[in-house]
Amino acid sequence: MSENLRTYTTEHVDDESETESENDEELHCPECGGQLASDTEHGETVCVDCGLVVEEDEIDRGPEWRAFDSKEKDNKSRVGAPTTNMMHDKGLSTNIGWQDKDAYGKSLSSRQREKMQRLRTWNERFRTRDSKERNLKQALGEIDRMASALGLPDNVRETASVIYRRALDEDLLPGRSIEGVSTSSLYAAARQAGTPRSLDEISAVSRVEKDEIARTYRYVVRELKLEIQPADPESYVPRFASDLGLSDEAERRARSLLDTAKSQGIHSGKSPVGLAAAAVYAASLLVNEKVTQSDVSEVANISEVTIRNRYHELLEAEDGVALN
DNA sequence: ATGGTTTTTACTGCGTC
DNA sequence: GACGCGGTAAAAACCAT
Repeated sequence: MSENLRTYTTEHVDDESETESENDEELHCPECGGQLASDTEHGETVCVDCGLVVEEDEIDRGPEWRAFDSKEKDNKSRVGAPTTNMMHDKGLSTNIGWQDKDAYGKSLSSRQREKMQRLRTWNERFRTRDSKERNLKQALGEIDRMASALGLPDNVRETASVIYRRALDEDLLPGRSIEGVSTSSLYAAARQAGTPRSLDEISAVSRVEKDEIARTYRYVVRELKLEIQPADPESYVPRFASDLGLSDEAERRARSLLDTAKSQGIHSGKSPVGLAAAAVYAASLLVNEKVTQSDVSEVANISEVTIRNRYHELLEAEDGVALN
């Protein structure tokens, strides 16, 4: 399940020179006797010679320079990459000056000027292309991490990354955090795929506050003209039911309650989660597998009051249909 | 910002184990 | 007495305008 948590790496290309210097522990590979190196980025200890992963540990910390509070975020990520070995150019890329002067300060000939202009264009192209790549990698890693924390399937991650890519292409990023946008993409993707997660659940695994996610989400949806219907209450049912250990029968009842409610138009404007929770509760009563309201409210993250209100409405709707 | 709607919070009373 | 449940009023959150 947590296979893909490790996609965080930024490219380690050009500087082989200083990599292996810091670990002086005299450990050797059980396979080939080669030297071991700890790869802190992945939380692994690997053999330099044969690549055997000797110790694979614990916590995936993500890129270690990421910010954990907003101040830090401003210091670090907001302004772009910190200088780090994790990036192939240490975050320092070159620009070609705009003055048409040579190294001695003399003006260039017109032919030279044209040439420099072309170079500038291409340099810029490559540079931004590559910063987008890095940005993307970062975001996809983040999406992956959150998706697995929420138990969302691969296809959701796929859609999330597609959405993110589009956001990136449309230049929606400036002024917004990568975290925020990737979280929103995931949220949107989950809803589109019919396996919605509530904002609360999402924000629990994201490094971003709920408000920001909501804001960014709205923005992204609007700009990208994604059409996302309000979540279908039924899509929450299986999850709640299984969290509560209810039978399939109960689950079916819950569904049918929701169906009749929908046909009566009871559901519009109400929170889908609340409806689902109420249906599950009502169903548990109907099939004699009683669970308490507070149990339901806990797994659904909804207040008991809301469950009460909704489930009355659901039962009324059901009765109304039965009489006709 | 505003107003209307929904959800939450906090509190109370009732019946049952 | 604790627990599950129901109801209510006021506060808070949410959403469209």
